[in-house]
Amino acid sequence: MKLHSAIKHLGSATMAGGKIRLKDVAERAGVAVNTASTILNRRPNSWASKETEERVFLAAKDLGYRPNRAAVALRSGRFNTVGLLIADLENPFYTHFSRVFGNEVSGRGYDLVIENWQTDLAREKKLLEEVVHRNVDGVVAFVSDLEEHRDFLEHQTKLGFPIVALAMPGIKGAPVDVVVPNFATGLKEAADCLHGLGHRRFCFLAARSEGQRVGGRPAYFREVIQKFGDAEVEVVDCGPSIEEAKSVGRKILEEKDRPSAMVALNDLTAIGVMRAAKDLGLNVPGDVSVVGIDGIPLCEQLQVSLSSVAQPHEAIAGKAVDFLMKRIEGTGDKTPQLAEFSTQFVQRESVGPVS
Amino acid sequence: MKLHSAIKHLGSATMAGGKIRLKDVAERAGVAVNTASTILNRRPNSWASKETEERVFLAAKDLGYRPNRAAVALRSGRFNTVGLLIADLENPFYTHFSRVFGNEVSGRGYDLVIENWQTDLAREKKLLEEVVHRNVDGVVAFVSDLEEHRDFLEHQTKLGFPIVALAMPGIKGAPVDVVVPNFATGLKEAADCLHGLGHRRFCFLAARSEGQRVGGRPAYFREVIQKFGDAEVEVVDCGPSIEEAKSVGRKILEEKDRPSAMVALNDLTAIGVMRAAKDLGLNVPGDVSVVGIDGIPLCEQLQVSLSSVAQPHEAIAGKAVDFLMKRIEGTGDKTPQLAEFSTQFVQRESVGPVS
DNA sequence: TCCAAATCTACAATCGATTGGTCAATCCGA
DNA sequence: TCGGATTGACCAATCGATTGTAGATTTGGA
Repeated sequence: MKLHSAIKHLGSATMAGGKIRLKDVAERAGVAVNTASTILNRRPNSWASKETEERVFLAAKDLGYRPNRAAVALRSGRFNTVGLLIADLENPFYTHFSRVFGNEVSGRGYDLVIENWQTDLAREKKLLEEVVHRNVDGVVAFVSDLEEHRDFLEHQTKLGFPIVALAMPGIKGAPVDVVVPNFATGLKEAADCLHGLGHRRFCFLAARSEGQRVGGRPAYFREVIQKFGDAEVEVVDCGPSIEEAKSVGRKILEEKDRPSAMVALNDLTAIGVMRAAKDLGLNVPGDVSVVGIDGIPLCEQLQVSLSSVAQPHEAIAGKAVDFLMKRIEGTGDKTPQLAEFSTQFVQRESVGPVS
Repeated sequence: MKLHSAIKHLGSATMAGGKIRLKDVAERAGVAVNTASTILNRRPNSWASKETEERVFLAAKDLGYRPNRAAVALRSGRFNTVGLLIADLENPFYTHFSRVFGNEVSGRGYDLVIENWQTDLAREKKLLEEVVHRNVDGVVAFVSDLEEHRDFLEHQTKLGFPIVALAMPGIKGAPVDVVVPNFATGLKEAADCLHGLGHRRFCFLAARSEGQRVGGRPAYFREVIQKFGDAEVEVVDCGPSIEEAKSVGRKILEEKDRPSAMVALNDLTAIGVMRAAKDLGLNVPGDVSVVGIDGIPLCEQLQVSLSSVAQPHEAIAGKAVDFLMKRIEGTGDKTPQLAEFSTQFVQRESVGPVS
């Protein structure tokens, strides 16, 4: 059965699916595939004559040629894509961060894959271990507890896979580059402000349990408050959702001797607390002052604008991209780096003097 | 120079980078690569003996083997990834949608790439045309104006690339599957409610200009209001950001004979309007009622909870995934399908009787 | 003893782009 | 007209997984 010639002919025709291969471009331009490849990729010793170049570019444009990314990835070992693992796609802090981050990476010619673990610890671990096997060259990941993932991160580092962790303060000897916000500065400012306004009884709403990227926020706040000598803070367990914050906040505010100021784990939960106050007929800040953490853009647009300990989103995102790109390009420092950014308290309507 | 043997030897050693290839697994298990491949992929005629299977699985596990996704993609022509193109990563409507959508696709074994055009028309067109060349098997895209992209969508359909559009009502003869929300139902309910509460002077905040997925919302609302015979609505141009809504809203509310009810293009801009009212010392809903569109989860958590014409997020996302998967798997209908979902008005605190 | 399942191995092609090496054609100047 | 550039074609290998075909080895049963 000598069907070879027939088969060959079919094989060399433009594919049915309409997918344009480099070969097709080369054929149309009347050059060899190597030539086409060399020209389209503008390789250094591009000896090709102007005329040939034009023919190739024209052919590529006419056919609407796009290199097959799977083939390029296989050959080059690069996907030109990075992964971003965030905690919660519905928390404006993370989405705002993602946006800034996305602009950064696309400016460097990379695509972005976003994955979120929906504030679910089990998912976090699973996703972190999966996302490195996606079509990505590197990963930036928010992690709730770096120690939890130390083994995995170490392993990836050994394999040479670039990972940057966005973690909470108090890390040492991390196996990967780490970027952390320093809440000490912002929380100190917040405490000073509130104390100055006469507040003495505080409540900090945060989970002692894991999974929320709490990272010493309550502990540090308590420390600062206790230094005043005349004030006290109660740390209350609370989940990460607005709903939980609302119901837990309500319980606390219903008490006879309720605190005069509430600090929430993040801005989203602070919104829940404000809503709880409203439901009880309490005024913010007249009856209770509320402070959030993160500094999401929404803060100042709320009916009662929310005071917040703001993280420098842009700086953190920028540094994370920087670290990651250095790793991907192999120009990173030998030892893992640590970058810390201070936070800043922004006072808005939700904070006022004790009545 | 007979270096072949030496080179061969180096070549067959486990790679320096630590990347595990199928070959490595096969070697460790003492089987041929075909056998390993067949077993790991659980192919139908998997004649392999239990014992061999175990050896292969064990070897794969020991080495931490993961198939090279570029190679699999090249060979199979599949990335096992879909793209989602949204308008704004910072609008809770889109992120909530993304989350639901993401859960759907990952349930079907696909990864998700999210891209957003940041309510920027030029970016929208560019991204839509780029995203199909990413590492994806198909794309679901929010489009502000389907006509704008008709040529491109038609072309992709011809090429057999699966695209599903999430558009605004009033489409006919679209070249791709389309899912649309029907705002007629929800807006009618909203209008009835407001009219019943005594409102006669309305303002609809929306851009006549493009880029905002307005899709006849103001026109339909005006139509409904005018049917009452005793009411009127002014449609005012306004950009998509909270800030713009706040400043435009402020101008309108400052007027002597301000409208008693404001309907905003979406929930986010409605929040801006409420803030504008607050800044002017006006009460919501005492002095002015406010209605948003989309039905984001945040609505009910605001200090003054926001009434909204809610889209059925889950249903829309589910249908979009459904359409896309059918196209990817080639089981889709020959002709493009259209799915429409009705919306529903949800009354909350931001709406009250005319004072 | 011999055939036939059962269980694999070996070899090769394929996906599409990249890249190095070799070789052919053309043109210019001497 | 010959020699060296210039320009680019052609062949082959590579990335890693998948898949088809052909053959090899064992085992059991008749």
